[in-house]
Parts: sequence; structure tokens; C-alpha cells
Amino acid sequence: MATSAERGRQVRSRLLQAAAELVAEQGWNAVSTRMVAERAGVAPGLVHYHFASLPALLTEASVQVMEAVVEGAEQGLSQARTAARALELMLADLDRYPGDDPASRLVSEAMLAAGRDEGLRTAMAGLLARFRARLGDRLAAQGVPDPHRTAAVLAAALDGMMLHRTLDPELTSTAVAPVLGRLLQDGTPGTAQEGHP
Amino acid sequence: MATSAERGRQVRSRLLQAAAELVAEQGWNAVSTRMVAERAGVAPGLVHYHFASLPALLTEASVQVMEAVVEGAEQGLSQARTAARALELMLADLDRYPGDDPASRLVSEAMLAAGRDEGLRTAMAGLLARFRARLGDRLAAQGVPDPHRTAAVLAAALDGMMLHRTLDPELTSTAVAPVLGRLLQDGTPGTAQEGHP
DNA sequence: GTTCGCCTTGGGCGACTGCCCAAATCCAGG
DNA sequence: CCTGGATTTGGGCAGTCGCCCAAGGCGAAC
Repeated sequence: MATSAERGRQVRSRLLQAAAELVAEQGWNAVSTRMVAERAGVAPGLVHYHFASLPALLTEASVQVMEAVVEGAEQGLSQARTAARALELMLADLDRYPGDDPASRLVSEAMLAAGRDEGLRTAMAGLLARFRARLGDRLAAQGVPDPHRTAAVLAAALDGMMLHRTLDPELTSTAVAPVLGRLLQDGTPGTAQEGHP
Repeated sequence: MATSAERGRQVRSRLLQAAAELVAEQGWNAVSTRMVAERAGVAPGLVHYHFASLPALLTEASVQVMEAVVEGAEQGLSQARTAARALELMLADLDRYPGDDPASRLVSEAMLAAGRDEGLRTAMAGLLARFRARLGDRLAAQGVPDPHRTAAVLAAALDGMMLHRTLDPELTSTAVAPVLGRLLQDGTPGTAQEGHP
């Protein structure tokens, strides 16, 4: 049979998963220690044995999930041979995370909670920076102008569209693909980019 | 002197303002009736005299603020004579709502709460649809291709950038302006679009 | 068999929650 | 003056909260 230390680690990971689910379902501030314990199938007191506090548990659980999400996106990205293909793959993620699914909700909840929790904020900032750097590098290799700023805008646009999709289900990947495609091509003359005097 | 009905209306509106502030500061689920009453300077029981429930108060308060935000954005938009100028004005809003200010936070909190509150969701969907329609019409008048889809992407991108800005303060309007400018020009390079044809 | 240390239990603490309500207060109309 | 209706008060209700802790269970080392 498993040693008690091994069982302990398993309980800890079950608590993390339960916490991630509940953050997505109920919202960051609506998750209680007893809820998490019940879903994980353990006694309430165990939460504060394995974690210093409830926010610490929620933070660790959320960061873990978001690392997996970013990992998945980066993996798809690394297979793209052209910028257009990379965009296509990112838009596929838009369908995979429609905005009202657990992963999308968790990311949004964490984004708001990050405004009130410094540790969470720095962790998320690191994740975002890493993803944007990778995307920017890929865009640069494909000759997209201003690649890293474009990457920043693309990442923000994707997040925003996931949010807006809750309010407008018609905001699908096929609907926005041609528009975003314009971001990837050279910006030639014509646009009246009105400068400041 | 004021009649009791007039004082009542004033108390009601103070409760609404206090609720909006607290949603932004503490988060949707962290606002309590007693908090709101204290900030509004009234007795706790008054909350349930003027409002059916706490969610009803939060919803009405948030919708009221968001209506004002959209109103302001539309007003600026109506003064723009070119698509580039319209974009410029929208980016100015990006600086006005840096992501960690009360208005931005309230919008984000409401967006998440809308996923769990049907009334709030339909109210917000209406606001978003109205804004996108106005923006799309303006882009169409300036010859921007696929104007209404472009408007949808622009609106989402703006929201997303406000969110990301809390994680990366360098995501300023000047940094993203040239990238977003590419959204406004024709797919095939060379089509200038200055003023009316 | 005994001891040791990690893991687990379940209840208890004071504080807080949304909502309710009898009683007090207020002012306009009679 | 008094009455009537709207507004306001502050406490009470049953429930939940985060966190804590004495006590017990359990496998490994000796």
C-alpha cells in the first residue's frame, strides 16, 4: 500500500483540482474551504494542513491550470510553419475555450483576482510574457511587421474575444479570422496615422 | 425642505454609487449589504428596503455605470471624421481606463458575474451590441473592410488589452496604435482612405 | 512491541452573511 | 392638532465563513 506521504500528496493534488473546478464554477471569492474539501472528498480541516490559507490554495490551483493552458497553446504554435497557420491555430483555441467553459472562466477569475493578490499577479505576468515572447518570435520569423507588439495585441484580442463570446455567441473563429488576418500583413501606405504636432 | 420621497430617492442613488465602488474595489462576490450601507452612510436595513436583494442592487449599480461608460465612448466616437481618428479616440479611452481603475474593474467584474446572472447578461449583451453597431457603422462609412466584424474584433481587443494591462503596464495606447491601424486598411495594400471619397 | 512522525478527523471559535421585522421617525394632507 | 403612509432604525435569525487544535489513525524505523 502507499505510504502516508504518498497518500498525502494525492490528497493535496485532489484539493488543487477541486479548487480549480470551483473557482471556475462559483467565482474566486465564492469558493470556501469546506466546498473544496467536500468536492475533494476529504475532511474540512485538511485544507489548512496542506495549504497555508485559502487564497494560497486558489492561487496555486489556478497557476497550475493556466500553465497547462499556455503550454498547450505554445505547443500548437510551435508546429505552425507560417504566420497565417499560427493565427489559424490560435483561433482554434478560441473554439476550444469558448468563454463559458471551465478553463476560460478560471483564467478570467484569476485575472481579476490578480489585481488584489500580488503573488498571483507576478505569476500570471510571467506566463503572459513568456507566451507573448514565443508568439512574437514566431511572427517575426514570418516577416510580420512589428512582431512583438502584434503578438501583444493578438494575445489581448484573443482574451477579449473569449470574454465577449459569453455575451455574443456569434463571435466565432471563422467570423473574426479574416479581420485578424489583416494584422499579419504589411502595413503599407495610406492609413492616415495622424501624428501629433 | 425635501420630502421623504425625495430623500428616499437620494438614499437609493447613494446606495447604487456605493455598490458600484465596492464591486470595483472588492469584487462582485465580496460585497456585503452592510458594507454598502456603511459606505452610503445609512442603516443596514435600508438596502433591502430599496432593493429586492443584494444581487439586484449590484446588477442595477453596475449596469448604470456601464451605460455611462458606453455613452462616453460613443460620444467621442461620433466626433471622429475618419476611421483613423476614431481608432485614436478609442485608444485614448484605453489610457482613460488603464485596467486597474474603478470603471475597468467594475466592467470586468460584471462580465464574469454575467456568466452566472441571466438578467445582467442580457443587459450587458444589449450594451455591447449597441456599441458595436455604432462603431461598425462608423467604420463602414469610412470604407473599412468588413466593418461590423472589424468592430467586434476592435471592441474585444480593447477589453482584452485593458485586462492585460494590469499584468503589463507597457501595453500603452501608443504601443498598440500602429498594430491596430492595420485593421483599418484594405486587405490589399495601397488603398488609401482619407476622409470621404 | 514500542516509539516516532506524518496525515487525518471533527468540532469549536468569533466573526460575518443575507434577509427580515417590529418599532420609531418623518412630513404632507386633512 | 391628528392621521396615514413612506422611510428609517437597529437588532434578531439561522446559517456560513476562515482558521485552529486536541485527539486519533497509521505505516515505518528501531
